[in-house]
Amino acid sequence: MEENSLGMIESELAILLRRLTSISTYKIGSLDRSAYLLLQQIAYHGSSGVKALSDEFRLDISTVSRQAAALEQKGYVSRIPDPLDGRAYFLQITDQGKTELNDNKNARLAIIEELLQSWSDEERMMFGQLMRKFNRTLIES
Amino acid sequence: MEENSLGMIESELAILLRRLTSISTYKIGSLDRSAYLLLQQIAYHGSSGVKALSDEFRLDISTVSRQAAALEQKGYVSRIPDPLDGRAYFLQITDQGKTELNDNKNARLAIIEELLQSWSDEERMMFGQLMRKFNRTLIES
DNA sequence: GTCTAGTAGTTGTATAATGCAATTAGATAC
DNA sequence: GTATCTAATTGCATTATACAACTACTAGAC
Repeated sequence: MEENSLGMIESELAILLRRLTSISTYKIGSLDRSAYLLLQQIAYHGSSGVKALSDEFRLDISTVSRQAAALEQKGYVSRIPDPLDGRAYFLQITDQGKTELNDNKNARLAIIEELLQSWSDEERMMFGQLMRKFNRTLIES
Repeated sequence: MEENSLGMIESELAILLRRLTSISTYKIGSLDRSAYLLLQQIAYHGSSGVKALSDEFRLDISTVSRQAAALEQKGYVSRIPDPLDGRAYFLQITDQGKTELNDNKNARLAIIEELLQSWSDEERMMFGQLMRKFNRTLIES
């Protein structure tokens, strides 16, 4: 095991990534991980183009383009042409998309709640905040 | 954004998974994520068979079998037949594997250190410990 | 205004990690 | 000893991804 905190973080991050991946791979509800993130981003941060989304998630534009097409095909997002740029458009979440996102979020929350049953409020708070801080750190890099 | 801690954890976990995946996908040093985890597990927890490793990481046996074959081919692990079971064997890390693992770990540590430059010792400790706790929770589920 | 360079998005192709199914060979139970 | 179970391998299909080529549009230089 690791003595120092950096070593521990490094090691636990690797394991976390491995375990989270295997959980979220066989998807939760009807939205896979990418679809869920995309929908969430659009829902919480407003409609957005493929380029912006691909930057946000550090994915290739082509990947996001396909994910967006899949979401559109399912009726969870719709495209609004960008009035200022004929090449671009905005992805906007539909009512159906909102419902789906909400259901999915609840399913995910239920899993987390179950997992963290025995955690104290303070531990939960700290964990959430430290992860948020870490995520912000990651995006700047 | 999320008000309550469970919501925050849920949300940040999804983002963390996304960002970590994209970092570790274009591999660090010469070991990809799976190879690194496998080597690490063998190095720190002693030699182990394919079955045990696949349980540990919740991967299909076939996946681990391929990863192990790749590591063996590179000379990072060797197989020791299980004297008690003719079907099974143990994977043991070689000296070359130890060197490789160590170099790789240092490269990863350097990245983490860079990212967490501005974090306090206490934050680092908390983050590491909470992740470890969460990882243990995950494996029991 | 027109030409050139740059950019948003799509689609084709390749790759890598994975799971599942079938198989082999050895172990265990009765 | 026969039937069942299990560790590992290998073949096959799927999925997420990146990269490259392409289209259509924009913006800047002149």
